[in-house]
Amino acid sequence: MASTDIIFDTLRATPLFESSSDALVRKLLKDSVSLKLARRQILVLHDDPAERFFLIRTGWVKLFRETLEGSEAVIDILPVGHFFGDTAIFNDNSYPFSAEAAEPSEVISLPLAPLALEIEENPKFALKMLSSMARYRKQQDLELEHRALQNAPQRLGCFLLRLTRQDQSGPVTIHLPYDKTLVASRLGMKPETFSRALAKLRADMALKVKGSTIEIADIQTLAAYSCAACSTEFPCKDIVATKFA
Amino acid sequence: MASTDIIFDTLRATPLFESSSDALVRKLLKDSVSLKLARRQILVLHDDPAERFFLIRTGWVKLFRETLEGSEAVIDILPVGHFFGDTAIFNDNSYPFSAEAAEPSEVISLPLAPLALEIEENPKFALKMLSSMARYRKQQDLELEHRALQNAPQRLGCFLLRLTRQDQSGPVTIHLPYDKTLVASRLGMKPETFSRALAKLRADMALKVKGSTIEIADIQTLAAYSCAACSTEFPCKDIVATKFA
DNA sequence: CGAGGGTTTGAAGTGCATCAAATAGTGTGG
DNA sequence: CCACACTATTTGATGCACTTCAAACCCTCG
Repeated sequence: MASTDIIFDTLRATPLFESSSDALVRKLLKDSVSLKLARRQILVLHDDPAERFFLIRTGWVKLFRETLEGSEAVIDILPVGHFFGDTAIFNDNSYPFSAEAAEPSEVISLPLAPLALEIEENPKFALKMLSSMARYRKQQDLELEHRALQNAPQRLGCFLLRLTRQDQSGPVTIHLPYDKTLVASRLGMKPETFSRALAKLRADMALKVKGSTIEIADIQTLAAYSCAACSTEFPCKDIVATKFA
Repeated sequence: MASTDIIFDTLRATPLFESSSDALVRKLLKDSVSLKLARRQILVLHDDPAERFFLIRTGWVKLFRETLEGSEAVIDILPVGHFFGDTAIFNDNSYPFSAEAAEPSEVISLPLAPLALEIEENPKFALKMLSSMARYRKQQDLELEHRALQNAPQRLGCFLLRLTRQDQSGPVTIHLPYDKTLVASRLGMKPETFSRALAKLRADMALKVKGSTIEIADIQTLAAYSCAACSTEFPCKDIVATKFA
């Protein structure tokens, strides 16, 4: 079946599974389902019993938690190629967050059970899992730091920088990967604050903004401003999940 | 040697090593050093090359990062029985934070290299490592949520609650585990804010405060106040690292 | 007893949130 | 291709929470 082939290739192309046993990939595949999600469609709920995990094929998925009173904290917004829900294995088989499609998306739903087996039996796989977990941990530590030490415009600047190839200097043009309201929530601020932060960068850092297209006059200048309140020195790419990992 | 015996027992009593190979414990032991740290003594520096990891035997160790400008973000304050520095394995062998003794402490310094080996060779051990990592991840997610959704008095209330056995109701007396300034930084607030937050809880929640001894009139009342802005329902013990884990 | 750090208190400032309203954009049916 | 409806984004005015700065207090320990 064509769709199965695609899933197979997608899995195999993923670092996590590139060195895992064929048996595992086959088992996952046999019980895989591809799901189309409408924008805002909810996929899993915080604390729900978890039997499946997910791989994003197209679109973006927002992970979040919310209180009884309705305020929500965005944990992460994941791009194509990323997994989520896999950590439920270590969480009494329940999801540690809710997940919804940030825009029309396609995800592959995979059974959790074979994962647990593979971890116990294939040290290489466990190691992969460990390093992906460690990468995530590092990222969260950084996020916590950003929230503590950077103000809104700096956080935004930092976010923009991570959308660029940070090795170049001159002017660079980027596109926001999803809408501004969502970027705002990803950065832990209100849309209004986001808008004002962007306005400030436009004024002070010579940014040109047109819709969701942004031209940064000089990366180094922006970095000097944003990274002043960060413990990591500037070229800090790869730390954050924006591309296929 | 007596000291070696103590270290051996300490290691073996630790969940992480209870099921690891004797070979590993022996290797770790052979190259172990016990260190006494004065209050504020720095043990490792962020980004330093890492060849060792540490187990806390007495005292408290503060993990933090700081910017060039001198502001610092406290990542965690670890109690007796906790490890740190082990994740350097997954971080190009460099520490992802700085660490200093929050008060006079004793730590055991252990070589990192045998750990890496054991992870590859002992699936059980890798699994332990994974679940400890997952626990940490969950904790960090919660921390991020707290910072986003709870105000200062609520965060403090939540912190106090986690120092109690949350199953009881009546009045409970607790002691702050380290000084107020440090608790403040752990909760991401200034000492002044901490002081005012405590004053507010004293007034609104019928807390009695005498130095670092605090009597909570009623746990449920405090929980209703603090946990309103949290996605986790009340008895939320075990989530946070305050006791031996 | 006196020095020094930890803690509290007061006064003032800052940054972000909130509320409200205007404006820009997007997709739809006609 | 246009007008409408709906949503996203911006802008202004105001409020609140936490920080900052300054000073007093207090507690411990030599």
